[in-house]
Amino acid sequence: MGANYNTAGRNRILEFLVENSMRAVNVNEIHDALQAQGNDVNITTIYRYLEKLASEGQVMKYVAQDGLRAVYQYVEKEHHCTDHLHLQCTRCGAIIHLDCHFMDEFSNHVLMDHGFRIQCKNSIIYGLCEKCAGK
Amino acid sequence: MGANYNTAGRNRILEFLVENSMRAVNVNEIHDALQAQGNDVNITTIYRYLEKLASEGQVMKYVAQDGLRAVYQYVEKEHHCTDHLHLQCTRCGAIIHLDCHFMDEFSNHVLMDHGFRIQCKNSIIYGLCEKCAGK
DNA sequence: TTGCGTGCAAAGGTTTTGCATGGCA
DNA sequence: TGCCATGCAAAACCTTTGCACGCAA
Repeated sequence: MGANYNTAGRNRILEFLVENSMRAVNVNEIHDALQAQGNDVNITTIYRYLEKLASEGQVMKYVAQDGLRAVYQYVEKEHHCTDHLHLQCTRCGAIIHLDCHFMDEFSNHVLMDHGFRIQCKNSIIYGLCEKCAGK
Repeated sequence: MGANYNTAGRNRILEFLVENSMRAVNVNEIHDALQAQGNDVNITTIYRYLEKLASEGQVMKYVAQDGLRAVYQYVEKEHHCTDHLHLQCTRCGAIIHLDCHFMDEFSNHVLMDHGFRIQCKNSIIYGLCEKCAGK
């Protein structure tokens, strides 16, 4: 995995991810936000750090619904995000962890009745969250 | 929606999609396959026709698991693919339609317990199909 | 000092667009 | 004939890579 140097840029990136941990953000959002703060961090650096965080399980990496780019979301490692599916609101980007009893039923049904072994990594179900559906 | 002219290129593309309707294919696969048949069709044409078919609901459009490109799958319009989720095998590309009674239970649970209204369009769950899991 | 992190520029790959030409109906 | 479809080239985007320099430990 390699060492993990503590640098100003990385701290800014991680800060932004943590502040926005309820939703998935893309690389440009991060880049623009840091730039607006006057803390410009090269976009290559952002890509590289996100890749590292993703490999360490500190962020989830998905494809945005438009299919045009990747989005990332900070997660506590203890969330065990590889054990449950995720729902993403197409309007506000919020991500909901489907980490409830129903997840087992779902996996089992799919395995038993369809012979399919679900892999939560990268899987994503789109829709509208409560707030956005009300609008 | 516009007219739908009948051309040699479109017929070849549609033929290929129908022949491979059990799995999702990408643009290059189509391009290469037609080229191998000696029926070269410009890749731009393939993109444009697929976009048209997708807008008409004749193909489903997803993002491949690698997140690097789009994949397309032919579907009968009567399949009502906007009403159920889809499972994709990360190994062979096979797509399984989750159009069973369980789909309602799942939607309901997600709506009731998580306040989330599922939208099947573009959603995809990855995993391994029966055949590939056995290997 | 050592090796990781960063910035810059360039390249890679997929997809889109503009424009002139070709072809179906 | 009129409009749609096609091919080509170029552009637009997102993302990755190579390389030299900077910096944390």
